[in-house]
Amino acid sequence: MNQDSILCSLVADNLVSDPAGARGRLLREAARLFREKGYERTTVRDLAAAVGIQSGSLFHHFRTKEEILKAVMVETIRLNTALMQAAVDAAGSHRDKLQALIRAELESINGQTGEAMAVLVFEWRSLSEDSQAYVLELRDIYEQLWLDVLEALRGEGVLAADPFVVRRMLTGALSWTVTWYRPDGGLTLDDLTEQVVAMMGMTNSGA
Amino acid sequence: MNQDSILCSLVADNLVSDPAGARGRLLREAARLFREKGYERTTVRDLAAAVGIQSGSLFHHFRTKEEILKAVMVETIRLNTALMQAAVDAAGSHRDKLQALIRAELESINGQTGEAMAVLVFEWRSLSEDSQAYVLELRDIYEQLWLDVLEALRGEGVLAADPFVVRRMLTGALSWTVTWYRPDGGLTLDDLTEQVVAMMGMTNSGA
DNA sequence: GACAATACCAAGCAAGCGCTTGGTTTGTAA
DNA sequence: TTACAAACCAAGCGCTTGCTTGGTATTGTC
Repeated sequence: MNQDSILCSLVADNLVSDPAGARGRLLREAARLFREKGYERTTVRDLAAAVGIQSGSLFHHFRTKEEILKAVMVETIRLNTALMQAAVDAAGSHRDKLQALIRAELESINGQTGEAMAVLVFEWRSLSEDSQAYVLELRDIYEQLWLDVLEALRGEGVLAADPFVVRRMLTGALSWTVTWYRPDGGLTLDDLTEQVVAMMGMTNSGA
Repeated sequence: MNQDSILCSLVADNLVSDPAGARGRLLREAARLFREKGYERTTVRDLAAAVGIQSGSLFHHFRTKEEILKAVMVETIRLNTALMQAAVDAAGSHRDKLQALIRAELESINGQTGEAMAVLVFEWRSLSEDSQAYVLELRDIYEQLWLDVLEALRGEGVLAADPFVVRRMLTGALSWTVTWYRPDGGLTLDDLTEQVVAMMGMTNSGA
């Protein structure tokens, strides 16, 4: 189950917009602009111009500007949950599962969906309370993947700290890479993954 | 050299506004509002109302709204650099210095200056390029404190990963606590500090 | 008590915002 | 060819925004 086929099946189930379609293209441009200038500073005129239509025409596809933000976040979290699940399933030991999760999250933050992931982190407050509650439900599924693996490692004695705290710390550490990591800086995502594992005192030699 | 005396000496040097004065009170309220609603969503009318004056009167103290944001960031980073420096100087071994830095940063993020620190992280893009450049200069001094300690630990063989990467990861992990840590949740800042140290495989027993 | 300088108010301007409206083009299928 | 819906345009409304302006209290100093 590779990344493309996961995306395809989500598109087929109508859980994620086809990136080639009008809606998908708009959401990608929206993610780019929201990331670049922030949600509030991005006007509906900016969004419309980015896909070559008039600002009023946006409201044929979305009822409000906030609905666009919500769609960006919801589709991103759906896609990434599926990718994470696949990464966990493909790995063997719990240690490998953790490494796979770290690698996958770094990929989602610094790869194709990076702009949307950054929006998820930095534009959270711009989402209405109702939308926040909905996205939080989706996030819980995603987070449980991590906690299961971390708790297993804790049980094995490989991990000294509390799984819940560790996950929160990793969330921050990995999200933050979006502000400084550049793929052309002589450090690959695999290198970075290894650095994180090393930082946790869980290098390949051990455990 | 305790926290209050550090603050006092900065106020005396005019590097930080007196928290009791008009300007200091405005900056504190600004930090609170920027953190709560975001910079863009906070209007000059909100800011003025928070300190009990008319919106136009704000512009007697600051030339633009952005200047308020800049002042919040600059004064915060100045204060925290001084606090960090004191924390490092007071600690003995390099391991203790790292723990002191972690403890101090957690304190600055989740304590009195927490709102301003969150603004520094989440409202960065709202700062003009010129202001960004200025704040970045201040940040470099601050960051060097960390790198010196991490490089020493690396030299001692206690730290397996690259100091630069580790600092970036710690920045993200510690900053992120602002989104989830609550002092009344049965976890003190000292507990949290220990968790971070434990997560890095550097518990007290070792090194 | 005179006199600046500082701090503030009341009112409002110009620009930009999200969104609406009424009407036109485009794609699709009988 | 006709019928109809989806996609889009051109125009602009009502409101909010950061900021300005001209004037009035308040404060400190000699």
